[in-house]
Amino acid sequence: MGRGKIEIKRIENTSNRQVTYSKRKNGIIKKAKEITVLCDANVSLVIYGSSGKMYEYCSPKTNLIDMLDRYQRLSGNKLWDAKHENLQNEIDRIKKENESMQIELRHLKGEDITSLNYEELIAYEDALENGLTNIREKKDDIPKMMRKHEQVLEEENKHLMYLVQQSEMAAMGDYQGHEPFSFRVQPMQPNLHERM
Amino acid sequence: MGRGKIEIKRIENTSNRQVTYSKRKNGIIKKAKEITVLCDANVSLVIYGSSGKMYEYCSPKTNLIDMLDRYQRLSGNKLWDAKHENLQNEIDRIKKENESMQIELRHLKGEDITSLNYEELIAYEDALENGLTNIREKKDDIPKMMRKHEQVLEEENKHLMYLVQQSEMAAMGDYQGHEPFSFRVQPMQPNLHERM
DNA sequence: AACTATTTATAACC
DNA sequence: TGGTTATAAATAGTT
Repeated sequence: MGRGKIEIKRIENTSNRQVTYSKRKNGIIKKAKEITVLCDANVSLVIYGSSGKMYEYCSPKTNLIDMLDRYQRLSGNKLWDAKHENLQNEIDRIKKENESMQIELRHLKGEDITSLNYEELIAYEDALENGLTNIREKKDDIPKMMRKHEQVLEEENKHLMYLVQQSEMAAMGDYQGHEPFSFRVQPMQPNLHERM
Repeated sequence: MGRGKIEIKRIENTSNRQVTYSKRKNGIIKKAKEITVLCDANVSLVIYGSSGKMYEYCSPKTNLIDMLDRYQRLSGNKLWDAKHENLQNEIDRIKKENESMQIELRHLKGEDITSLNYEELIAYEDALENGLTNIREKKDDIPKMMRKHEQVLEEENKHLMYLVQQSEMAAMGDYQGHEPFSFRVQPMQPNLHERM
């Protein structure tokens, strides 16, 4: 498409070749961008010429890595090597671990238990009973501790009130008319409710 | 370039979009091939549309891996490492998930519960009670089912013994000297113990 | 999938 | 390189 028709074969004149390369490269990149927008396709395009300079285009939604990942999956060609296989293996291993924990959690919650045999059911029962015992023990501890804490606070309060009264009496002469100080020193349990 | 000018924006009509995709994809691939021949450039082109089908073109002299290698060297973008990082991130994510499940499992077993507050303890208690109820229900079902199974087997056995006796009596004339056939037809419950 | 009126890309030239 | 223009190619809308 130009002033004259050309055969599709290597352009021998170097500078002509360079010019054509530059122009056509831009053309391809433009087309690539257009098809991504028009057809929401994904395109990854890497071009380099004899100059060594390289141009890359990749559709906005993805990136080269995702494109190539997809390429690997669809084509079966392996692009990444053993290093990544190792990582992938680790992921698989952890995912399996994950899954078995998920199953155990579900079992402990009494879900999906139709496949369990008698021994397994007994084991879960024991585990649950055990857990329940421990949890209840801890739970019952809390009111006791709170009571203790309360007592300590009450003691402290009494002591503080006493001190306040003392100082009020001592100050009786120079300053009067305020409310009893003890009114402001209310017992407080800051943040205690938050841990309950 | 066609009967009418079009804006470069997503073609909303699905079948139009498909057709345009197909035509333009071929166009781009053609152009890619041309530039490699005309300018002896190297092109890697991966393209896929919403259909999921993928087309790949790579200039003859090279292959995708070499292209990418070169890409990494020239652009400084490290695909391998980026991929590596992605995998590592995924590993980290799954490990975190893993850890939280481990904690939950430990909590359900009544371990490491000192940091739990009252509400959390109650929630676990409820979950455990619930699980226990479900497990026990299931557990209690099993003896009933076994009993049923046993009954069926016993019935079957009786019937089989009867049949055997019948055939023995019929054969009494032509063949003697073997042990009573009933001896070999013992009641069996294959594999039942395995599910117990 | 084929056709064709147009638009677009670009070869040759400056 | 960068711009212009005549022409080849690509393709949007249609059948």
